[in-house]
Amino acid sequence: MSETTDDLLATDGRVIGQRAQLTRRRILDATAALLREHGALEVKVIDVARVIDASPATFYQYFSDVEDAILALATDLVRSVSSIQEQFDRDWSGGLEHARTLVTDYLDFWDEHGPVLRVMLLRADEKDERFRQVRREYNAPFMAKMVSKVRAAQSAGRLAPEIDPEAAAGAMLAVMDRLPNYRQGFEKRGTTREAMIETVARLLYSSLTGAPLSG
Amino acid sequence: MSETTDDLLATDGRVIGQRAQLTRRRILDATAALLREHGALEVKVIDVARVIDASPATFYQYFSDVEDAILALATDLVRSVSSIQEQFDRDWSGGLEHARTLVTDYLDFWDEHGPVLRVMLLRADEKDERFRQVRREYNAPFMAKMVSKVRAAQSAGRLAPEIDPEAAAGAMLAVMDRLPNYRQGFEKRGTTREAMIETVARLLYSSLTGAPLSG
DNA sequence: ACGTATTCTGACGTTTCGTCAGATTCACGG
DNA sequence: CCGTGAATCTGACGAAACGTCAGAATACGT
Repeated sequence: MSETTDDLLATDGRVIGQRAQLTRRRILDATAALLREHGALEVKVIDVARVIDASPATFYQYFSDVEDAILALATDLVRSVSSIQEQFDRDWSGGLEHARTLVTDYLDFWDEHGPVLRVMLLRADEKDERFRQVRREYNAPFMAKMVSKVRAAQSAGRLAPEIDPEAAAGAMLAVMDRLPNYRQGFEKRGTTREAMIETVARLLYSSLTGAPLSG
Repeated sequence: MSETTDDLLATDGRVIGQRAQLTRRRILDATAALLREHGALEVKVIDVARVIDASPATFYQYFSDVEDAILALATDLVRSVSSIQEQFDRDWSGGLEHARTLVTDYLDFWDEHGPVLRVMLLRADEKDERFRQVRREYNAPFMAKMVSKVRAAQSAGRLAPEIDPEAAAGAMLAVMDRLPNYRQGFEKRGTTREAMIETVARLLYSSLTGAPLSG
């Protein structure tokens, strides 16, 4: 067994102390802020350095480039997403309540961390292995819980056997990962956040339990 | 009515001739190729220029930056996507056939143009107005057709009135726009392309017509 | 206060950006 | 076939960002 720790490292590999941890954190916060304000394509190392009032060289002590910093931000998110999926552990047979809570939480999460999540998905889709790894950790618990719900519904004869559990779970994840990005467009046409949550909750509920969409 | 043409323009506003159109096209092709090979974050003007064996200044005659070139690529795609949605005009009451064809075509489209589509969605999600405009043109026909199918199913009592037609249509679009990006992961775990198509077709069919997922 | 390890940065060579004046190429009339 | 003007392309350049490193500044234990 190789010795591993979760100590934070500088780019040269050394374990960093308290002062450095603070600097590292300020770099990450500044990166997240710039990512939100401008797009992923125009966050420059020099801008981050300017925001925290440090030399660009300081940035390079902790991250090899902006993408690397975003990867660290995404990695941090994995921890905080895990609490959302607790809703899957409840008994869904009673109705839509848990589905609604789940969708609401997921939407809130996207509202807060959209800029980072978008880059994570883009780079993972573009086959960057590091981001794929993070995406996997991020998706895996959701996928596992949804897949088992689908299988259960299939065993009970409420979902057709032609449905692939992984694909169905992935589809629901797709809905939750993309729909938040359409909120502004929806609202312009009169679809409220609540209507969106209700609809997604029903699609989720139906797809995972086999319940009809007719009411 | 102001005079408008669809002539191609250089960055200085002049209408361009045949030779220039060819150069412009070579720039776009090179950009698309680099986008596929590397990610969106690391396509440089100078790389595009090198590929077509031209000076960087030539690039700037037609596009203000790489993003601008990708926008042009995305705009071109709007034309070719419109043929896919013909499947919506058929009568779906007979079964899954048209849904399957639609999903298959959409997946093929993503396989071919994924790199450009990903940037379009990212930049639109990041609230860039130009990309939002393209995304709207790209989505609008699909949305309209799906919304009307949902409304029809609601009128017939096959879909609950609590379902928001726009949100439901958007959700299905979300599935089709994100699931292609998971194909590689799916296949590693034994979910074939065919199983994915079949599952998405069933979800689509169920969500738009109210048919049960139980088979 | 001193010595040492940690952290930060000024300074610099390199790469890319983005512009412009002038060179090159092309179409066409003579 | 040549000359001419319009269209297109590019060499050259200043500005900006990258990325590295030696040494300066800082914090910390004793």
